[in-house]
Amino acid sequence: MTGTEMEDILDRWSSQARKGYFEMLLLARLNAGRAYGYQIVAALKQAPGFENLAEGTVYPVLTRMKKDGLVTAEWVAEDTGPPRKYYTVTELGARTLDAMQGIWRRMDEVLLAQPAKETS
Amino acid sequence: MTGTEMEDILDRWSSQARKGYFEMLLLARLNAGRAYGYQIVAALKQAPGFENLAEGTVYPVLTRMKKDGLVTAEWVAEDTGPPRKYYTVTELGARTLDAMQGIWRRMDEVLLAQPAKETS
DNA sequence: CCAACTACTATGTATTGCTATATATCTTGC
DNA sequence: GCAAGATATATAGCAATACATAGTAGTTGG
Repeated sequence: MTGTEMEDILDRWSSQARKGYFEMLLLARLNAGRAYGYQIVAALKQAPGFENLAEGTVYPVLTRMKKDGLVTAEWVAEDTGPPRKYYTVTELGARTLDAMQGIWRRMDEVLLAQPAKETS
Repeated sequence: MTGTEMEDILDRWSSQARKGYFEMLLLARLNAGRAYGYQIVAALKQAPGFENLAEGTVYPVLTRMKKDGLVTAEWVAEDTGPPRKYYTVTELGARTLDAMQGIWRRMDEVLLAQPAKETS
């Protein structure tokens, strides 16, 4: 009976939790090798929790990251099919990713630090 | 030169990352032992990243968690000072926290799973 | 021409966190 | 007994942000 309730709560929660996480994930993905938008969307759709990821979600983030100088973009003509816009992480992007992961780790530590039970 | 830029980016980012995290942290804190709102605010203000935490942030979350059945609340008259409202995690709350932490872990794994570099 | 691929944008909705304020209780000083 | 301050809970309103939906537009290949 409470199973469905919990799913509703988790849906709302994970939607919020994804917000900060997604940008870091995207940056990490690009840090592992340059990629183009359509490719990223297709790949992430298979990751758990991102089944409904749409292009309208990814491209604005890519644009913002480029504006912030975290990535650079480059059009590449392909032998087959339309040209693709490849994104590559900059040095600032790599350092920023590193800092994000550091904050993420620290959050983990605070979460795991179980404070002593207060016995009234 | 890029140091300040990066801080701006990280500020915006961590503000988003906190959103989902905070609710889980609050639930974890209560899971370690019942507590009242003012106490939680005072304690969390000392945690890294929550220096500016305000009551107006915590109480709405507590109210929502109570409405969702994750916690119960109980007024307790104190020997000294005004009465306090203690929050206790319910069984649903404990299970929900467990599920949240599972999702959090899975996010971690996806983040750490470095996909093989695509060599064009 | 049509279908698939690729990039992008506009808009609506939901949510958060912060500020400010209101209310009630207890303690202290006088 | 009363005013002032500390403790404690709560809510309304605001600005900022992200996500999802849906739609546009261009290119290539059959």
